[in-house]
Amino acid sequence: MAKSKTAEKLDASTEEKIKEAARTVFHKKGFAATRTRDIAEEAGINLALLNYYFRSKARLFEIIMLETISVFVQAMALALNDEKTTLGEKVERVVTSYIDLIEKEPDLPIFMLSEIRNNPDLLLVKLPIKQAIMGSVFFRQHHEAVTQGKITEPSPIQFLMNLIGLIMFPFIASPMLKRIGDLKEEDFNRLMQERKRLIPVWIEAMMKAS
Amino acid sequence: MAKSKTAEKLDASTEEKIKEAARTVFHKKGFAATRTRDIAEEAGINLALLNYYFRSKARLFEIIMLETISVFVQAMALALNDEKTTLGEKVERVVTSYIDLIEKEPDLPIFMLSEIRNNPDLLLVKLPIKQAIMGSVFFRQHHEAVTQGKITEPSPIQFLMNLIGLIMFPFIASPMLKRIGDLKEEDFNRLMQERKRLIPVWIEAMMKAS
DNA sequence: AAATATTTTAATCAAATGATTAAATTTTTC
DNA sequence: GAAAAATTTAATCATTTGATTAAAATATTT
Repeated sequence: MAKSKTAEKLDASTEEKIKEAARTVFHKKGFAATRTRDIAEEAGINLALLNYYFRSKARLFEIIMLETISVFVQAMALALNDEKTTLGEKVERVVTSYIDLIEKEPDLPIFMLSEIRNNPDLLLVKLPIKQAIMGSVFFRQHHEAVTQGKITEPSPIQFLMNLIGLIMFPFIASPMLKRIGDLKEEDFNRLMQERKRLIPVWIEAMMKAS
Repeated sequence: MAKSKTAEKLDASTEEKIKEAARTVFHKKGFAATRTRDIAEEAGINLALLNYYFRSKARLFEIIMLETISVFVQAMALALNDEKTTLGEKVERVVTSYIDLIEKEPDLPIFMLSEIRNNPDLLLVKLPIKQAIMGSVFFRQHHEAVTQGKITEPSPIQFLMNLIGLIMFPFIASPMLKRIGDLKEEDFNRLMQERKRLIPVWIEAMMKAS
């Protein structure tokens, strides 16, 4: 009732509690499979309160989604735009920070990619993702390395696909991989930790091979 | 009404038409976001008929899902169990056949991986996926190559993650990649076709690098 | 502490959706 | 070609689910 005039005065902890619960449930089940009642229960509040704070499931989802993508892009953009690091160091940083991030929140990659597929325009138009990556120091350095013959594969998009794919795919496919390889949670995590060291080595070898 | 006694006599084309429509809609939207009415409309039949043939949305889904996973595993298992091909040739075949398959049905990977995540037990227990891959000729050859020092990375699971990830990830992330790289559908497809040649080269370089 | 503003909830609504039923239509059998 | 079986449909039910409302509870102000 007092929302529109005084949004800034509302207890932030309740609003944050709902958002936190929404993040958890949305990330785990995706938009379509999520019930607003699940979020309310997870947050320990009544269903009506959720709509009081966020008007609708769709609006709450959009807020969570934009924050989630933002975290992802930010982590990438920061590493890729450091003037002080070399190309190889950038790869190492991206690999390490993403593997640590995703190990803490394993649902993140498949959540993001599924929901982006369902609604690419809504979610990607709003973020300056293209500029943040294609205009980065990283891509300038990549281009220089190609010019100097240090890298034989000239497409930066191929580079990006390989880097992100090698990082994220195992997490996306983890239920299947655990089954195939008969891996416990800890076995799987050990493999992911090993990949922090391996992926930079692999990437370097790949980019000189084609 | 006459279903249970004479299932084998039902017109296969109608049943198949419904399954075909279900495949299309489920693959595109996933289980939770799919409405049985969407499937009926796609198939050009009435909603009740869908339940007459398949009893429920869940049962229809399970049939589609098992077939879909089966296609995937089969394609992999066939290539990996050929006694006549070398390790490198197997990689080439897997890469080529999967890229062609997925280019025809781009929703396949993310559909499979999302739904497996939602219900790993139901879907993976029923298929002898572990045995089909871990007991394959491919893995014997991989082990031999490691023993002979031709491959320095000893874990076949890391090998598998890299191979499948390099193939499937770009399709999973395609909406985002198209946006980042400013790629039209045809640009993207061209990159995927290039990867038929590139991935085997990359894989070889990687496996000798670590 | 009374008055006012803010926060929270229980109860309810309306639309969407999975499923059923009984009757109509078409096909097959004899 | 009449009877029986199989197929298809329109209409309807029951549950789920997103959203609203009006009132109760709590906090804040004066």
